[in-house]
Amino acid sequence: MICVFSGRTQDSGAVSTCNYIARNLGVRSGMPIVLAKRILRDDPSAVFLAMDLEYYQAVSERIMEMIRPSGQKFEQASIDEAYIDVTQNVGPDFDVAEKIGERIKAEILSNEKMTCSIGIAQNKLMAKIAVDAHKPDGFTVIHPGLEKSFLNPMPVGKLFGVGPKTEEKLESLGVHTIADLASMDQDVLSKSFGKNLGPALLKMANGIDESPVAERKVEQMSRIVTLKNDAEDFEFADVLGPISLDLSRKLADSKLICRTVGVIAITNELKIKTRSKTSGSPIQSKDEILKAASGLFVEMFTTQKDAQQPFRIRRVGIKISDFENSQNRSETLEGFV
DNA sequence: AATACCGGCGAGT
DNA sequence: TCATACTCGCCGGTATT
Repeated sequence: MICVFSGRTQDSGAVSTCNYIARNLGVRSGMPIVLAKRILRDDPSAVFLAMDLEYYQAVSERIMEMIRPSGQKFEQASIDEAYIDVTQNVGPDFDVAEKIGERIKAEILSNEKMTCSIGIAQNKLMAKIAVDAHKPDGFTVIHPGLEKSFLNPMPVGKLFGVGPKTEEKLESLGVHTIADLASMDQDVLSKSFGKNLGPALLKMANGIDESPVAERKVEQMSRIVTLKNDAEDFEFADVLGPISLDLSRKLADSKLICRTVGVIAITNELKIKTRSKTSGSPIQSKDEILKAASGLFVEMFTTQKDAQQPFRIRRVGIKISDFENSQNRSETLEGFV
């Protein structure tokens, strides 16, 4: 089990992820560590390790750089997932794509001693469906023309972006399988899920995804911590100082400035509260971030008092966004001086 | 009427 | 005393122009 220990008590915190042996015994991501330990109390082989995000990030970067040249376009989708567009290497069949996939698996195994799962299909949506079909160490190909027969019997929750809430809403409309969804009326879906998501659901159910494989820019950075105890207030400098410093360093490392600072509070009832503010001038330093965040928390507390719904805070965080290249900025400024 | 901003929510690793 | 740390994206409301 890979755990995030929140530091409140010995075992407070959550399981971030776990291996397939533990999953088969009922351990899940997000589960309280205490619960996982209860499930595995008679299992001497169970190991609980603290998450080391920086280490995973470093391994991830090595692997991403290694596999990036495997196709024409590359898109890192998360710390452990990427899409590679190999359209130009591939004829009507996927023989060549399969060769590329096998080579990627072999490279990762020999260089990092890790297995991975590969999914090959006509678009990103179907590639994701494919890769999810066989894990771990899987290799799944959905040949052109077979998309719908692959999708049809699956529960709608298998679609990327359809989580518990959306699934529940679909169930209430009598939609269980992806085939059910594909036969729905677009207007009905639009009414329930909005102008964008409604039609998008229908397209997904039919295996249609036109989105290109494209590099992603970092759009936000955030840091969040758990307070030692739930409280109505907290020491800004003590709690926000270190995470402000962290964020300012990350900004500097990527040669960025930001224009928007936001704060996040998670209450004792696990409700999420946010405040954010976009500044006219660039924000870069630890002190600028800390000052902006402190102001936002003050505002959150005062508006909350007026609402006479007192809450206590469990976790607090800072989020920065609206990035610009700091290099370009200083050059532009010099031009004015 | 379009656009920008804001807070909440949902989803994913 | 059960409930992490991140990231991305959409929705609807309101402010701004």
